[in-house]
Amino acid sequence: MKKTILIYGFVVALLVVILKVLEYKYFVRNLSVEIYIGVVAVLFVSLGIWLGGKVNSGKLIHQDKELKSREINTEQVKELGISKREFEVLELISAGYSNQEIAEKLFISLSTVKTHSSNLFLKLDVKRRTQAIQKAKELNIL
Amino acid sequence: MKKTILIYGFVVALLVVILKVLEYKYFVRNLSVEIYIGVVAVLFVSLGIWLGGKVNSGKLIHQDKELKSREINTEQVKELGISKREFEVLELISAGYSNQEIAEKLFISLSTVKTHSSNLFLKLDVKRRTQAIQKAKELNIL
DNA sequence: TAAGAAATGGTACTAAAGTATGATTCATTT
DNA sequence: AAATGAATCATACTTTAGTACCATTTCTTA
Repeated sequence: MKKTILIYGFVVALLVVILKVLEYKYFVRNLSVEIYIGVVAVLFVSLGIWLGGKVNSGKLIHQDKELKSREINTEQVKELGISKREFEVLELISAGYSNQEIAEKLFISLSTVKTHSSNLFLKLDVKRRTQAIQKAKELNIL
Repeated sequence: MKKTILIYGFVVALLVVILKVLEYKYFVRNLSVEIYIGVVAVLFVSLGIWLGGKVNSGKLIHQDKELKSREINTEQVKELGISKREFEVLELISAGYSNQEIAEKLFISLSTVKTHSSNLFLKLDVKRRTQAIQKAKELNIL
């Protein structure tokens, strides 16, 4: 950002110099005022567009998106009353694993996985694992 | 976008008029050249930033992000040999719908939905719908 | 027009997923 | 110490999902 400001100052100074030169030529050669105005307009509008692009895309948009999503995460999980184990199951479900595979990964029985996922669906207020994935992403907990 | 261009033209015209007026005053009252240049610079840079914001956020950035993902999208789908109907089923699967619900939404039988999803899984090289969702997002086709 | 892909549907079967209920263990909290 | 919540597991059952095969009907394209 500091770099942008420096470059901005430099470019403005440069343009002022260019303007001065043009100003001088105007008096000497009596150039058409329209051309003069046109050049000035194009130069400054270009500068503005470039500046606007730097400022808008580089800062505002990005930071907003990434900060918010990570904060809501853990809070939402607690609010919904989702336990650690249930959350782990949720992660594996959304990674595409079957209940049996999840059981093996977590070293628990298929029964337990079903219990966890069933409770999870209640807390997420969904009926299927695919809905759970969808909702979890909507709620930013995945 | 047409509106933006119209407004742009209008504002430029307006500024030209303002410049003319200033030009006139300059000859009459012999204003300082520096002030004149400053006013011109500020006006056009402002216009440029405003324009830049419009153009960049409205077009370039968005279209870039959306066009790219949309292009890879359709190309990938074609490369995998996924048909329109299969893709529709994929979308509904990832939205969390059951096969029965998908059948109702597309006005086809449960049988057909199963056929489509089964073929889809072959093409995506997955075994389950949750894996299909995962892979589809990895491949940027969803 | 004939060949082939796409879409549709049926039957039958297997495999997962999901629900309901009850029970045990363990750690934490009151 | 008693109560509570989390994690574990089992059994039994219902519902979805998924596979395999086969068949018919559009479309599209060579």
